Amino acid sequence: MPDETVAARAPTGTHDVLWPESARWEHLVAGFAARVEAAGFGLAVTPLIEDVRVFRRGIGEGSDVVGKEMYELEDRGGRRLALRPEGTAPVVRAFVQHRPPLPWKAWYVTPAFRYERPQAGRYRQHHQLGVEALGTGDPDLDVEVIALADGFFRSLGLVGFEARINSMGDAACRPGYAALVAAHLRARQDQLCPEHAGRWEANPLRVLDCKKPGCVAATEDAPRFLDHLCDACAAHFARVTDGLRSVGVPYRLAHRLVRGFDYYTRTTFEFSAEHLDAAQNGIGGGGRYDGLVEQLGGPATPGIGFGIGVERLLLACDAEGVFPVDPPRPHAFVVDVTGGAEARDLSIALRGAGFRVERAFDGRSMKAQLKAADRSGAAVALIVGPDELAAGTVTVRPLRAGGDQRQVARDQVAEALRSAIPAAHAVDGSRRGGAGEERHHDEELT
RNA sequence: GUGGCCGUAGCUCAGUUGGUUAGAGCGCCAGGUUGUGGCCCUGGAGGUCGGGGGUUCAAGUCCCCUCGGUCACCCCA
Repeated sequence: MPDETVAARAPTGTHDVLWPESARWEHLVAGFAARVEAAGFGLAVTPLIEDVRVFRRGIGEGSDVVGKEMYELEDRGGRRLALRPEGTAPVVRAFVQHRPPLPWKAWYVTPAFRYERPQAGRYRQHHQLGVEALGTGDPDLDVEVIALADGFFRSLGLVGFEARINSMGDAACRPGYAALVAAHLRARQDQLCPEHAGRWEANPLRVLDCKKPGCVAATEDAPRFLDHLCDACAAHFARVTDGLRSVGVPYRLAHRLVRGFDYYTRTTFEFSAEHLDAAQNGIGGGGRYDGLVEQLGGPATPGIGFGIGVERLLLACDAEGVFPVDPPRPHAFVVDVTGGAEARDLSIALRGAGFRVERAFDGRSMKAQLKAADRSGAAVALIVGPDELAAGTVTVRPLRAGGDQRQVARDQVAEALRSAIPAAHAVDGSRRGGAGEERHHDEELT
């Protein structure tokens, strides 16, 4: 049957973010940018598409994300490309390509694509905020990065979340530990869940992450990586936990925390929100990836980073009732019942002077325009009728605060506006959880 | 990818054992008030009943398929 109309609907698992919800996004990104830039991270914008090998080699052929969930495509030139399923590999690829001076610290905000069945807090296109720091293996950097995520969450007003950390060791100690776990599992094969019963040998550490009762029981008293780290990894981890305690970032050791990407080494961590359903409660995660740069063809360079899921973070905020939406409102709404030319000229002039100004179109009635002005949330209405037009004046009518309306000369409207706008209107974002820098109206005018 | 539940105006929903022109609230537009928003009153616009096929004299109501949403598993942000 022929499709006669375009399917006006976002593809499965994708979604639109429109006003006023998008105001939260703006604020979230601005707040994140302010915090990470204060810590020396600079914005990195890299292509949405990459050679598939960037992800295959970086994330790992065996991971679910690469094996089953990547959006892959071939362009007209026969190149094998993939839509990024995560944010780290592309940034590291850019690092390898450009070799900026070390240490190099970058942040990003990006869509990420994974072909999975959507459900609450899980999308085929979701969005991530993240940072990557390359060029130093100093454990103090691990502390900084974890503290950055923790501080960002707290800046939104979130309290019901927890940082769980673990160490994945390195090339020196991971094989030995994996062998220990494998030996442990071999004696308990019959307890494993159906999924892992047949494939625990390929990657024994994955079993630690399984939430099925059987696997949980089988691994309950499994050897812990923290007890089997090599001296260097153990010292690194100790420095990280010391640092977290010193700077006051609460954390919990998570012996079973095994992240899904192959590139992680040493410190790994996840932030989980307690008010979200257990299935999708991860609001952020990351870790150290000291071998990734080499994997992508660069010189041996340590690195660490994290990604935060925007949609899930917002869900967590909703669950706690924090980070409310408070979109910017117009300072003034021009009501013109003389044809619209006055509204046109006045609103454009006032915007040029730094005010947020709205107006109505299509020559609607004064009542309709004032109604629109009220709904817009504008602090004042600037009314131009035949009388004002003749007198060269504008009626300034407060809509939110008290006080009487008054007429002022056209060339004094800006001045009158300044004094007529209540503080609540003049400060952009003062009631939005404090995540962003606050832009004061007065500063915009200078 | 597997399974459960759901799909009626922009939104939230009602639609009696299948039976005349499919309803409400909110929102939107207009009027009541030929210069004044919020409250109130009146009226109006707006619906392929997700889509397709089938059963029937008759389908929003039943059946099949399909698309979409949602929840769980898997995995992750």
